[in-house]
This record gives sequence, structure tokens and C-alpha cells, in this order.
Amino acid sequence: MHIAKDHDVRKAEFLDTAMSLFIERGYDDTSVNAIIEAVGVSKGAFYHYFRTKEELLDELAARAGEQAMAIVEPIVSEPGVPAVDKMNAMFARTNAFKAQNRELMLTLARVFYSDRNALLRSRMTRRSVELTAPALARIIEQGNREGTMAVGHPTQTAQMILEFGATVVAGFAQRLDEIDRDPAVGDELILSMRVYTESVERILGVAAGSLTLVDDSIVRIVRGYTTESNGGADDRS
Amino acid sequence: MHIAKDHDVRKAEFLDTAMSLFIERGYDDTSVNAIIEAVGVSKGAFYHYFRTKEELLDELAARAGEQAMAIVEPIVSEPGVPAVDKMNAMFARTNAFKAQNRELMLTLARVFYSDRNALLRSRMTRRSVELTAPALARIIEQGNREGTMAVGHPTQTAQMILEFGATVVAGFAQRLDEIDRDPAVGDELILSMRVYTESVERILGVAAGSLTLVDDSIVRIVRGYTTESNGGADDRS
DNA sequence: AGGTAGGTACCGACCATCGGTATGTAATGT
DNA sequence: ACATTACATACCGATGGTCGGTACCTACCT
Repeated sequence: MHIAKDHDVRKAEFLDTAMSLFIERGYDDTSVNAIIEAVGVSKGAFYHYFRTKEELLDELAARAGEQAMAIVEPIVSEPGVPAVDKMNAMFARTNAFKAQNRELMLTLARVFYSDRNALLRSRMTRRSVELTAPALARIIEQGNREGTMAVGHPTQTAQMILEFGATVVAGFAQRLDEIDRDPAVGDELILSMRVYTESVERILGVAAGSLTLVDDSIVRIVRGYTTESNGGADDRS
Repeated sequence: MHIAKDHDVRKAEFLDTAMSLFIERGYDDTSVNAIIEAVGVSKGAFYHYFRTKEELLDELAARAGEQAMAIVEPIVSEPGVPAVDKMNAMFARTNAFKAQNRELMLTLARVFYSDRNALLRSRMTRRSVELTAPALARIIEQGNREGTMAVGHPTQTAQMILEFGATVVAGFAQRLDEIDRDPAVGDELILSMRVYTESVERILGVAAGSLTLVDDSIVRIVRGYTTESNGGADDRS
């Protein structure tokens, strides 16, 4: 009756559906029963692939880390590119994706960064930082050699900047909803992103204004948050 | 038979016992049954004071924020003290407490910052940051006026520094256990705390070496972590 | 002074659901 | 053929939360 699928395929199926359910309802509020129901299998199937629900969470975190690494790696390895440009590229890559999937990112951000998902987020960012930090460290070392950066401890600093960024983004996302009640919050958020960029610039000892960690697309997301149809942009560069 | 206690007294009793149980075993792993057993009351009593287990968590977070504020407030209001000194005092106050209760802090840190308590931590730090940030912002503004600091947006920066600090401390605590397996991790952690201090100095535009956000007592905690009896200190200032 | 109405503080049995286990069985590879 | 994989199903203790009831204090009416 039941068709046996390939091991990795079924496992991916579990991971995918679990991920979207976690995003929807949060890790704690998504039961194993809900997962197996969505996949259309039995409990035994679930515990055949994962020893515990938490192990599934860890595998999700690991996958996220690998994906983050896959994006970052080619940028770092590119020869002949200045360190500052590499940093900008590294952050711009994720920004571009976010801008393209505006609707997705908004709902995703609101739920992923809601503190109902504190554990999920904690695990995923940690893995991502762990795997991405060495790459950023190499960029910083390159910047030191080029004389555009002045950082005493690249490895520690890289880790800190990434953790720092994750924290800032989390705070950012958690306040998105407030914009509805008070549009001024939107300006505050945009300001905080600029302060973040400036802070990183100072930490790296890089020239002011040379980094663009958060580009205009993010600003446009915030701007267009309340009203779906955003008319003329009232930007003041 | 049963003596009726005053409302606030009983509520505080719930909060206190719940807090110590959360610290001991984590939020998720502490059942409502465990709490009422420790307090010595029935299930009905608990749900008479709190609508859900999570509401109790929120009230704990609120209390923590107020306590943090109570420590910071008098330091900020003190007249005639340079901003840099105030910042050092603000951080030293908590450090001193930590050093005195070394044993307590270690167990507390290991559990509080273990990601089993991601939710608890997330709520508490958020409240603390929210309440403490304005005070730090005032210090930064004072530093700007004195010419010892150069910060464009004190409010946002204050918030960021505190969130940043919480993140760093969390990462710090989560790696404490690794020292047992690899003593070199201890050096890494101490280094990361120094990098944190230097980063904040740069963000504030303050003279290098003028901040002491993490004093030697913390270093001594890490040093004495593996062996209980710490003989001669092999410090290299 | 005595009755009683109403609110607060609490009890304890009960419930659906949770994560996880035990055991069985059909399909598949060798 | 036989072991291993890939599930299914029934079941477990524990959990967060509900609910109907009760003891007790206070206030007011007569």
C-alpha cells in the first residue's frame, strides 16, 4: 500500500514541512503529531528518522548554516576583490533575496523572530555564525593587509559582528508590528539599521560610509509596510 | 486549617520559587506541578494568580527589568561624575556581584544561558535592555557634551550596546563548559571579552583603554573554573 | 446580635494533548 | 533465505490547563 521513498527524500520532506510549520506556529506549538499529519505518515515514521523532536530542530539549524555558508563561500574566495567590497557583497546578497520576497520575508521575520521561536532562532543563528565567522574573519584579515581595516583580533571580531547583526535584526523584526500603531517606529528602525552599519564601520576601523550592510531595499520594505501600494518614495538621502 | 496569606505575599512566593526552579531545571523542564509542590499549594491556587505558566514568566521578566533599573539609576543620576566613569561603574556593579558569588554565578550562567532557556533569557534581557537603555543613553549624551565620546545617535547606540553585551555574555556562558575539555577555550573567552570592550570603545569613539566593562574578577572566574583551588595567578597584564 | 450575600483564596479531580516507546509487519536489498 | 529498512499502531506517563466545589472573610441589612 504505502510506497517506500528514498531515505534522504523522506527526511528532506520531514525537514521542509517541519520548518514551515515551525515558521507558522512556532517550535513549541508545533507538535510531532502535526508534523506527521502534514507529511501523511505515522509516528513510527517520524521516530525512525529522528530520535527526538529536538534532533530535527538541530538538523534544521545545521541545514541553515550550510546554506548560509554556501552563499558566503564563493564571495570570500573571489580573488582580486577588496575586502570592503567583499563585505558589502556578503550582506547585499542576503538583502537582495529579502527585497525580492518582500511578502515572504515579512511574515517569516515576524514569526521567526517572535520570541515564541527563541529556541529555534538561537540554534539557527548560532550554527550560522559558527560556520560563517571564519569566512568573515578571512575578509577582515585581508582588509588588515590592504590597510583598509584595523582590527586586532579578526576571528573574535568576525564572530561578534555576526552575532551582533543577528541581535539587531531580531530586535528589528520584533518591532515591525509596532509600525501599524505608530508610523514613527519605522523611522526609528531605519535609523537603528544605520547606527548598526556605523557601529560595524567603527569596530572595523574602516572609513565612514564605506559599508552598506543594509541597502535601500530593506528601507523600502519598512516604508511599504503599512500601505501595500507605495506611491512616490519620500526618501531623503 | 489552611492559613490565607496576603495576595502579594503569596504571589511573590510563587515568583521566587518559580524563578529558582527555572534557574535549576530550565523553564520548559519545570512543570506547574513542580512549582505548586514547592510552594505547597494546589493547582487551583496557581491558576488563581496566573492565567498561564507563561504569564508568570513575563512577570518574572518585568521584575528582573525593574531590579536592573534600580541598580543603574543611582549611578546615572550622580552629578559631577564623568560619563566614562559612570559607564565603568555601571558595568562594574554587576561584575562585583558576580565575583562575590562565583559559585552561584557559574551554575546560574550555565543554566540561564543554556539554550533550553532561550525563551526565559530572551524575555528577561529584552525587558532589561528596554528599561536600562534610556539611562545609558543619558550617559552617552553626557559623554558627547564632555567631548569624551562621539556618538551620532545615543538612544539607538545605547540599546545596541546593551543588546550586544547580552549576546556576548550569552555566547560566553554557553562556552564555559568547553573549558573542561580544552583549557585553551578559557583564553579564547577572555580574549573575546577584551574584544567586546574594545568594540564598544570604538563604537562610542572613546579613548582606547578607558573602558573596563569586564574586570579581572571575571577573568579569575574563568581561570579558576577548572580547578577549584586556584594557586598562584599567572597573570600577564 | 444574627443572618446572609458576595467576593477572594484555594482545593483536587479531571481532560486533551504532548513527546516518546514498544511491538508488530510489509517491503526491499543481498 | 534472511536480515535490514521503513514504516504502522497501540500505548505510556507527564504536562498545561479547566472546572465545580468549598472554606473563609467582610459588609450590609434587619
